[in-house]
Amino acid sequence: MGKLREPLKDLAGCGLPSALEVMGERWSFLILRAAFNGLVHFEEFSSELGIARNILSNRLSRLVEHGVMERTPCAADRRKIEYRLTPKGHDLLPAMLALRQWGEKYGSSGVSDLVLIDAEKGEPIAPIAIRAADGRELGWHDLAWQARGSTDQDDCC
Amino acid sequence: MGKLREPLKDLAGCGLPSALEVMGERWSFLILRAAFNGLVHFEEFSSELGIARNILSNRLSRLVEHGVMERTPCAADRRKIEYRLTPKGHDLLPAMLALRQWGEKYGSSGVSDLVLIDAEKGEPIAPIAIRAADGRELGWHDLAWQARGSTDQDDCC
DNA sequence: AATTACAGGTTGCGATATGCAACCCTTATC
DNA sequence: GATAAGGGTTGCATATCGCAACCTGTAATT
Repeated sequence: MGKLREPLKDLAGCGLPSALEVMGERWSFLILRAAFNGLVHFEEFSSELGIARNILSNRLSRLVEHGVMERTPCAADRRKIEYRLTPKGHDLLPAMLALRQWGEKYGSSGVSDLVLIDAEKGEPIAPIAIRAADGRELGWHDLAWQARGSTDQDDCC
Repeated sequence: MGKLREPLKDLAGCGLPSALEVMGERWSFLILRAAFNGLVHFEEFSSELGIARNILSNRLSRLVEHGVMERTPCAADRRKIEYRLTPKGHDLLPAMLALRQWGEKYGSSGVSDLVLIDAEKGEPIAPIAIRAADGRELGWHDLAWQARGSTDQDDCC
């Protein structure tokens, strides 16, 4: 059984607060989902999500500020602007899918009739899980904290 | 290359909104993190997170309502109440870690000096990733949507 | 038994964030 | 030049957040 407690009480040493600073606001994840689905224009997000325009404007700016999306005026029609995911944005896919799978597992809305499949083999993907380096699936009790570069287990607080 | 677009525009068929309904508010994930770290009492959450008491009260009630945490009066000292994660709550760990790993990868705060390790082997865990049934790691472009129980690829919108 | 302290809240009030509708500015299209 | 489309901004009403003070029921102290 792993050491349950994360020794440091401060939130500073944890990536969660910085992740939430970007993605923790209402609509951020839904905008992300829409972007993954290929939406790029302000009006698309607006009509698709039903989000208020001022909030959408605010969120898009924020996502761009934080490097999750990229804002590029469209060369062909200079009224149009394209919002696209950056690599940093693409890296949110596991987190989004994990959240989504959880929501689907427990959500009130009946299971979606769509499944994500591995396009190469045509089989549904595995549920997102915590895995050891060798691929074994791990639960919370299989985990422990370790100081980086150390071999010693901490035993703090 | 996968079919990029998720055909249905409605959010109903997607677990993300229902997940966000529970976990999408400010503090929800930080409370979850604290709970994973073994905190159980109101005052612990309050002092640890620095969250306002009324909001904490509200969030805990909400998490209990949604079955993520469980509220049990303490038999030994009946002033005390224990808030513990349910199995549904424990199932949020992959999502939380994915978010956290993302925040640590890109966050402004320097990398934490703590690493999660597989307690059995003592090695750091693998980054949370999307995997095929056979364990291959997949990116967004390796994915496609498929109607449940069908072999046919949809090609909508 | 009375007093104090502790755990877990609730209440009021000001500060933010959100949602809605209307308006604005720039760039196409006719 | 008139009109419309895309991408916003502005004003105002409402909901949520954060802080401090207060309340309630249960130990612990005297």
